[in-house]
Amino acid sequence: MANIKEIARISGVSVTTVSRVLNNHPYVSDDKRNAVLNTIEQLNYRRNMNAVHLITGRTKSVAVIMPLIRIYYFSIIMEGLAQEALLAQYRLVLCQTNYRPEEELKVLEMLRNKEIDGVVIVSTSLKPEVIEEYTAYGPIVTCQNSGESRFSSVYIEHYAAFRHGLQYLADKGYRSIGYCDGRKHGSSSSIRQSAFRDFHRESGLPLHEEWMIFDCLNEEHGAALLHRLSAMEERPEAIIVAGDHVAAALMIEAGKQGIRIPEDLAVIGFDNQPIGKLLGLTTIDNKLFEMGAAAFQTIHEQIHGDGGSQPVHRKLDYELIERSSV
Amino acid sequence: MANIKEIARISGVSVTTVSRVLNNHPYVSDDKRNAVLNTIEQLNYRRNMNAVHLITGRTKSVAVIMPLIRIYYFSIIMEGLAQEALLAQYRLVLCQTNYRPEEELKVLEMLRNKEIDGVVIVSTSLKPEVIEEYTAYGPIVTCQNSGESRFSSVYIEHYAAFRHGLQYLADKGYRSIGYCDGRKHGSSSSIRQSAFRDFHRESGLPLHEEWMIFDCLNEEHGAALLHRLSAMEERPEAIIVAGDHVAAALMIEAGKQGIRIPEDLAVIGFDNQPIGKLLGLTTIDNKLFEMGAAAFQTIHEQIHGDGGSQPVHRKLDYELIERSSV
DNA sequence: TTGTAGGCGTTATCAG
DNA sequence: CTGATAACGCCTACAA
Repeated sequence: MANIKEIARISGVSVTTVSRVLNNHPYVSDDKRNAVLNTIEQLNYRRNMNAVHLITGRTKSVAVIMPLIRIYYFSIIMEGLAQEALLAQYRLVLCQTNYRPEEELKVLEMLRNKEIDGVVIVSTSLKPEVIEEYTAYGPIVTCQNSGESRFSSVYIEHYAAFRHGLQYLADKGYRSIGYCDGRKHGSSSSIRQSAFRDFHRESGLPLHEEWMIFDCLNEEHGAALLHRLSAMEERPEAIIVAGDHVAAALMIEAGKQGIRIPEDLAVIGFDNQPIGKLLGLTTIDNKLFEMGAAAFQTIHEQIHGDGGSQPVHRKLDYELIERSSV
Repeated sequence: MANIKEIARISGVSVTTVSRVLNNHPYVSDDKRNAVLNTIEQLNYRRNMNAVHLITGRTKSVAVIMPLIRIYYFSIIMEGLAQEALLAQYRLVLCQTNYRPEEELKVLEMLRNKEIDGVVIVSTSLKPEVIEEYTAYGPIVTCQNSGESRFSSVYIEHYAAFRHGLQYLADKGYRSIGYCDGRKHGSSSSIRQSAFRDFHRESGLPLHEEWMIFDCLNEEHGAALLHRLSAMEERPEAIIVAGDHVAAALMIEAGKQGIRIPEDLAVIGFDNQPIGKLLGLTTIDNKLFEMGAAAFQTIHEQIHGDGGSQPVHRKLDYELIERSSV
C-alpha cells in the first residue's frame, strides 16, 4: 500500500506538501498540488485514517447506546441521530446493549480508548455517577433528564407529559383511569409511576393497584391487556398506555371483542406511531426524531467546543395529539 | 495521558512486556505481570486503540449501509447484525444513506481508508460492478442475491417467495390478484414485478396493469390503497402486498369500510410483522433477523479467513405463515 | 511557499 | 522469559 512518503517521492515534493494537499491547506503552488494530485490518482492512493486518528486524537465518530434497535421508540431516535451525523460527516457506532450494564460500560470505555469522540446514551441501566466518571474523556449526552449532572441531556419531561395525558382524560370526564407500561423498573417508567400516583393523590380520583399494569412491551401484550381489563370486576373507563403499538393492539383486540373505543374504554398512547394514527389513537408525541437530531447536535457542539464547555440540558416539547380514542 | 512507555518505566520493565500483559500473551513472569497490572491500575491507564488500529491494520468494526433505520424491514436486520456483532465483540457503524449512492460510496471508501474491516450492504443503489471494485480492500456482504459477483451475499429468493405467495392465492381459488409494492424501481421490487408477470403469463390468470400499484411505503399509503381498490370498476379478489405494515393498514381500513377480509378481499403480506400477526394477516416471513445475523457471521468469517477466501452466497429459507386473511 | 525532523502509542521482530 | 528497536502512516512545529 502506498503511503504519503511514496506519494511525496514520486511527485518530487516533501511529505508536508502532500499532507497539505490532502488537507486542503493553503500555501501550495498549483504546480506541486497538481503533481501530487496526479500521483495520488495514479497510485490510487487513500489516506490511512487510523494514522490520522492516532495523531489528531479524534475519529469523527460517535457511539450510540440503545437497548434494542427494532423498538419504534429507539429506531426513530436513531434516525434523527443518523440524519444529523450524515450532515456533519460523522460516523455513528450503534451499540445495541440489550439493557446490559456491562455492555454499556464497554462503550464508555471506548471513549477512554479514543475510539470515539463522544457517546449518546438513549436509555441506560447505568447510574449517573458511573456516567459522570467518563465525562473526563469526552462529551456524553443522554436522552433522559439527568438533572444537574456533569453530562448533557436532551429530553422531554416524561412526568409532565404523563400528567398532561391524565389530566386530559380527567377533563374529558373519565373518573377511573388505568395505566400500562413496559418494563416496570425502567427509569422513565418510574417517573410515569410517580406521575400516576401523584395525579391520583392530588385529583382525588380512585386508584386501584390492579389498574397499574406492567411488562407490556409488544403487540401481543397489548392484546392480552384488553383481556385482562375485560376480566376485571371493576374496569377503568380509560387507560393510558406507554407505547402506541401496545395501545393499537389493545384497540384492535377491543374491536374484535365488541368493546367500543372510547365509549366503553378510552385510550391514550405515547410516541405517535403510524399505526396509532391509522386507528385514530389519541397520543402524546414525544418528538423522537427531533430528540435524536438534537442529541447529535449537542454532542457535536460539545466536541467542537473548546473542551471546557459546560453540560447542556435541553428540554424538548411534547405534543398531545387529539384523535378519536378519547 | 499515560502511555505504554510510562507504564513500562514505572513498572521497571520494557514496553514489550507491557504490551504482552495488555494482550494476554504468555511468557511473562507473574512478578512483572503484577507489577505492570498494578501501575496500570494506579495510573488508570487505557490503551489508545487508534495506535492499535494503525499497527494491526484492523479496527474490529464493520459498517452497515441501509437507507432508513426506522423501516421495520431494516431495523430487524440491524438487530440481527447487532446481536452477532455483540457476540463477536465487533463495532457496527450504521450508515443511513437515504438511498443516496454518493453516501454509499463514501462508506465503501472507508474500507479503503482502513476505518472499517468490512461492509454489510442491506440495500443499495450501487451497481454490482462498483461494489466489486472495493472487494480488493476488504470483505463485502450484501443482503440481496448478487448472483456470481465477487462479493458475498445472504439472501432469500424474492422471486420464489413472491411466486409462492401468488400460487398460494391461486390454489385457494382466487382468480384475480393485485400487487402492491414500495419503490417501483428498487431492486427487489423489480424482481417481484417479474415474478408477478411471469406468474400471470404461466398461469393464464388475467393481469390488469391497474392492479400493480407502487409507492406504498407506509400505513397511510396502505389505507389509501384500499380506497383505490374500492374505486376500481373491476377489483381483484386478492392482493399481495410487500410489507405487512401496509397490508395491515389496508385491513384496518377495510374493516372501517365494511369490506370483509378475506371474503371480499384476500390479503397476503411480507415480513411477518407483529401488527400483522395481531390482525391475522397471512404473510411470508423472510427471516429478517436471521438474515442480519447470517450477514454478520459471513463477514466475520471473511475477515478472519486468510484473505483469499472466496465469496459466499448463502440462501436463506422464507416461510409462508398461514393465518386468516386468505 | 517548501522541507526536515520529531512524535502520536502501539505491536512486531529478533536477538539475547 | 525479556528487551531494544524498528515499523505503522500521518501531522505539524520549526526552520529555511
